[in-house]
Amino acid sequence: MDNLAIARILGEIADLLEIKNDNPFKIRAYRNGADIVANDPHDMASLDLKGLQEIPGIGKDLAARIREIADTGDAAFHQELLAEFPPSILDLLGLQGVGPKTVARLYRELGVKTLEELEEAAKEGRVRSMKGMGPKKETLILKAIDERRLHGGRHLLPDTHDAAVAYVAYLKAHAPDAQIEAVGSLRRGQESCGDIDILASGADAALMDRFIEYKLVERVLGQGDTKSSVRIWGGFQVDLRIVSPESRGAAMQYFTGSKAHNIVLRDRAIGLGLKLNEYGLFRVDDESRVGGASEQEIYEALGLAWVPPELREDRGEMNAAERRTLPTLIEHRDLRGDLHMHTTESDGRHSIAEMAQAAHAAGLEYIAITDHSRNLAMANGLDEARALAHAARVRAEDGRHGVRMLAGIECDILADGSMDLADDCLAQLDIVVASVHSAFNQDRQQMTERILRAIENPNVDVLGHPTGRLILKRAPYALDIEAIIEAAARHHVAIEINSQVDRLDLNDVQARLARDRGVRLVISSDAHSQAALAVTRWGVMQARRAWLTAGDVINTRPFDDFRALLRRNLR
DNA sequence: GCCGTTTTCGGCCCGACTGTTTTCAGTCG
Repeated sequence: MDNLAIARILGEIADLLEIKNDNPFKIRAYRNGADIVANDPHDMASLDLKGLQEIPGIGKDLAARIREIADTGDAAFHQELLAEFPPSILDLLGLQGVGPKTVARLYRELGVKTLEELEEAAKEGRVRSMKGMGPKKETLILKAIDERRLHGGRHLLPDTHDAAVAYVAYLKAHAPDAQIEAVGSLRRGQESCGDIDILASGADAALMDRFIEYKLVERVLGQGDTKSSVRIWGGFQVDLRIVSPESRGAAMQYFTGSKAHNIVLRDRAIGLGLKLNEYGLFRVDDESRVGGASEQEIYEALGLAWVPPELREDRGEMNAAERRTLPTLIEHRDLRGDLHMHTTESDGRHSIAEMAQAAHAAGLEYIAITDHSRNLAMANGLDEARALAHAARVRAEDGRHGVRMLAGIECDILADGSMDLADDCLAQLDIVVASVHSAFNQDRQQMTERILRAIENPNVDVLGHPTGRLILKRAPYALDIEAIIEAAARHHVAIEINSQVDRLDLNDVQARLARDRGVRLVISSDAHSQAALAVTRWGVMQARRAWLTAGDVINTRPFDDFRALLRRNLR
């Protein structure tokens, strides 16, 4: 059982307890436990009861449940709950406007167990027969079911960003004096976002009318003086909150989240005799205002350094903010090189010279050309002869376009862990990025040993997109990432944060673990065209979420320094 | 269910909006 499988069961227990109307704090404990397990880079199944209980948020009972799930594949408690409710009703929970209370009543009073049965009941007007339900609620449920089928919910960070930027620009045009910006998970740089949160201060209520008139609005979900929600084309839900300027910082803090970060922050406020909400920070005794116009004001009043949004996940940032030891996070302009890109020689759209020119225009000092190797036939991968000839052409272009160039390859790690190209070929190149592009379905042990073998090959300098996940599309392959990270550290293999918008691989938690274990990281575009070089901004965002400084990422170094740090050049 | 030099018991974050209601429960973020 891997962490995600364990987390899924804990999360289902939380959902089922919620439908059962159980103790809300018990529900929170399970939900919190699921989050912890899902995000912890360590393999939970390998920890004993004592080790599990050392994790904050995991107590005696949750530790026992986790062990039970790891040992037997499930928890008896989970099975007991499932005996009370059919598992299919969990699908209903995700519907807009349908919560646990409604799900429980739909099941008890109407016998509704599935989306299809709910749709039928709503169409036949049976839902309105329930107390507190009416025709409007039925219509809303039917729309929610349609939208679920259409959109599925979440979006990639860059797509969310683009939609938000356009919406904010539209609002600013109608309220030029107001402060308007996107907050929420987008501001934290989370890899996928469920919705867009926009905050406006210094705007009058008329902005709400402009908000719902936006050309892409498909449906108004709710409208009030200070808060409105719409669904726009593309399946995004967008919320606008309007606050007064004196509350701007408090609202930014509040709506940027994360929820976990905010709970800890509020708890801290309570401990100081203060109350924090989206309007400001107040004394509990006389309700006087302590602050709220800026985020800095709030964090300082709570004895904390201002926390960059990317770190607000309750992963140790409070402690570091209190001790004033928050890292100076890497910024996009810190990148001097890009070490993973393709040309027309394999599946790229532009030539060596064109990629070099675009890199120079983007302000880079050096790049590596890393086309695919033979095994990736559909990408016209290179065999040894073509790889060496290609390398000669790269070296001939070196320095002619304003950037230094390394002749490299993205070499497939074959199913048995051997490299796709012969060692004497790889040894003649300047840099080798090793990646898995095939046999994704190997079991955990096979896949781990396969990648470990690649790391042990002295010609491998960088491990490319290490987990193979595609965000919102494909789960990472089964893999002991901790073992991979430790081996990479031991063998001085750098690990990539691949900036492709649907990869961002390593993810934030894994990249942080890698840094902690002494691995050198690189941030690369994996660009297949000139324009795609720009995606490194998302890789940098992920690196910031991993607490990385410029010093942790070796392609921030000047060319000669960087080159000396490549494994093949280490003495 | 978790947590704790104020506590091993009694806490646990907070407010807006909707639909169906005459004061509120449910949902959401």
